[in-house]
Amino acid sequence: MKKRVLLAMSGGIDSSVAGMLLSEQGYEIHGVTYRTYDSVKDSCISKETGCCTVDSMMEAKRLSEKLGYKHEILDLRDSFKETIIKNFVDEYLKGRTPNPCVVCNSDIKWGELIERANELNCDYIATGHYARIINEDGRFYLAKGIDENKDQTYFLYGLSQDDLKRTLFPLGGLKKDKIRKMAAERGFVKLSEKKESQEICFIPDNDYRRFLTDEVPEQIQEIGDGDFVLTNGEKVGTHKGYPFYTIGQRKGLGVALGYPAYVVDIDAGTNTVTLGTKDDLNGAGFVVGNVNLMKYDQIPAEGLEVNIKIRYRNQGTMGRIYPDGKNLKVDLYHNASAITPGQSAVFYENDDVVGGGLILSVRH
RNA sequence: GACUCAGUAGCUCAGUUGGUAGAGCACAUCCCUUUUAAGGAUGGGGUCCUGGGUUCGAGACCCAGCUGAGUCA
Repeated sequence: MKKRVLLAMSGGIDSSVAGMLLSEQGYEIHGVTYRTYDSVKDSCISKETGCCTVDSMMEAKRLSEKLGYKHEILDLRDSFKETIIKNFVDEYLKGRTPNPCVVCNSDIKWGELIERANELNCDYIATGHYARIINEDGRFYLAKGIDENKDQTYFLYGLSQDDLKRTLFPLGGLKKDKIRKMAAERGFVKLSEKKESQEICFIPDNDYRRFLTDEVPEQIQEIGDGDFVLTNGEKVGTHKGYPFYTIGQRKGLGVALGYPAYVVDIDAGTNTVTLGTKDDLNGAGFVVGNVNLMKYDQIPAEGLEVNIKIRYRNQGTMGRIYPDGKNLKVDLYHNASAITPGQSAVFYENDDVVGGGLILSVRH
């Protein structure tokens, strides 16, 4: 009997090709597309949009019909709003910089997918992510996708053993240009030429500042303007409220100091944003919370040498991680620039994901 | 009140012995990118404080005024 797979489809090229591959490998496919958020702006945006918009839902449905899959739309709007959007807004109001995609994957998507898979008697769930799953002595962990450039393990480090056990990533061993070629060969020329999606799915205009203003206008109003200061405390300008800034930001400050100025600190308590030079952004270490371990079930007390990515599409820096209660303490061998509370740090041994967590505090 | 210095792009300033202006930062657009950033490329911008004068020609020289900073009474 054919194995059944619940495939998360975005309507984009990656998840579509993933489906074609699985189908060719003999799986029976049931397509599903999430509905996470209805943005008023969806209908008037013609460019390629995010992973969960109305346009892409229709696209996914159309593709499923063409490929002969069953397809359904999974309405996650409520839980998405209650967890992801709430967390997103709260984090900014705390002066931190959230990464909703990370939280969404581990807290929403996989949970809902597996639940639905159970209901539909699917053996696996699958997505078009560029990542590989390795099973070693009964323990599952992620490894970077073969296409180093497209690797998406950074967004997936929060997946649990149970999640990984049930997941297939058909694209993990392939490169993007190959994926495009495969789509074209199978007659999906238009699909093969699609642009990458990029923005947060609930912010199609890619302007999180506008989103915050729309979402919690009274709080933004109450926070109001604040001071831009230098590291020595000198006031050099006025900003529009600390939630509109993030560590490492340079553009949009509107402050001319004669040298490039970056946001080096955000103080939600006093509504103060500190500016400094690129050097001022250097950090020597940090602590992460909300830790999820993958390759090992614990980190030895004497520490573990890993490659550390403090943001997506960053080659990472070498360092050591140590257990610190429920958290992990991270010592970098070389300074990293703009370590940002709220962002995720992911730890690697070569291509293998050791684990990751949310950056809580930074040590300069 | 007298004297000195300053007044050039949004900001800080450079403009050689007079030939219709530049740099850094800022800003905009694009590229990159399933977070936020960073980074790369391109680009928009100036009554050269005002009014006279000298000159073929003045941001630059002369005179007057306005504004700002400072020094001396």
